[in-house]
Amino acid sequence: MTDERHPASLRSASVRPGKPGANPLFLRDEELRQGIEMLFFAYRDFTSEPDAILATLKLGRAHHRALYFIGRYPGCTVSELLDVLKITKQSLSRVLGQLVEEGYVEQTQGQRDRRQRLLELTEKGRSLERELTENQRQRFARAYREAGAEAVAGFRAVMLGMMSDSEDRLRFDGENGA
Amino acid sequence: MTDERHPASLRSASVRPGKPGANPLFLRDEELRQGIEMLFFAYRDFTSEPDAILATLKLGRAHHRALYFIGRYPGCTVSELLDVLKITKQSLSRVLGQLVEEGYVEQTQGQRDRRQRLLELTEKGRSLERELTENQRQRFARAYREAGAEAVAGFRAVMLGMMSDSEDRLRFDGENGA
DNA sequence: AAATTTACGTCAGCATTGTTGACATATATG
DNA sequence: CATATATGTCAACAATGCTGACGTAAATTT
Repeated sequence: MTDERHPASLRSASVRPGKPGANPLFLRDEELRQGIEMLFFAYRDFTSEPDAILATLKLGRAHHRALYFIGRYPGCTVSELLDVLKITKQSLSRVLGQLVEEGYVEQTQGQRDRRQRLLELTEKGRSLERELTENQRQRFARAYREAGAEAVAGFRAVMLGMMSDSEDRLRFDGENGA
Repeated sequence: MTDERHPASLRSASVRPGKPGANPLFLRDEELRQGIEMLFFAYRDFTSEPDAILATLKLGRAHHRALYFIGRYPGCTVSELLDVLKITKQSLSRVLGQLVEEGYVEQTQGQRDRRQRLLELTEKGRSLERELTENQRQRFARAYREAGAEAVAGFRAVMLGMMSDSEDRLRFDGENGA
């Protein structure tokens, strides 16, 4: 290291975040910025290990998302998946096409409405989804365990408040959380 | 809607997440999956408005990240920024090059080590960063206000637990949080 | 003083994943 | 029968990651 500072140098004396100064809003600003940064770091790390597994299969994060939600809502339609992911049908179509072609996902015609393609994971798909998501589950399990039940409730409340769409919030509106 | 179900149809009776069944781990699994999904939805919405602003300027999310952290740590080096973002120097170089060329960021030679390029926002850069981040700050402000101080502490504890790198956790280790 | 390492940059190519726009087909609905 | 809906497809483009190779200046080590 040429730099005499510690690796975590951005925290150290020579470089300080922001300008405390005489700003009366500093505490609030600092608190909000820490929230922004925590979300960034947490999400970055949350996705990194599944991404590494996916890369060995020549798949990407978008494939994980599709696998995840199809596994979560077996028999869901393409429209419903689009609504969850909030991407264009062309983007999803590409990803879904690959997953079907490689045998991770099966499509069956809707009985109620035969225009619909109902989506389900194959055994191969379930297996991959489990492998990918297991890492994220464990990350949450550890974080939840270390933080405690009260913290989990707080986390959930903040996350709900971050969502734009009340439809999305409703997915979690049970008295549950456990 | 051809589909007789409510728009939030993935929650309704016809399609249910998972298979409760006789699995004794169901509650835990459900709790962890809700965490995964909340993080996904929150992050998706957290980034969407800044992304829309960036698009009008022919910039992307990566530019926002760079602007954000340069604004946060004025005078930081390229290496430090790489360490925070955890991307390759080639990826950052492209983004940083554009930001410098378009007058959002200035580079000055390090005094201690003249190989270093110390990064700072110009007034134009500060202005854009403020505009982009303001949306995210307000989102946090609202979520924090609605959830309450105790929830914020819980949120922070869970987020810290999600991070892989203890160096990152140390960025938040003050007795603060406010 | 010479050798090596470090900080940073550059060029080239490639993959993933998002976008827009246009067009097609089958099915459902009024 | 007309129209709307669910889905798919082709094409092109942009942002943002990646790898690999190579280069230069400054600091550090031997």
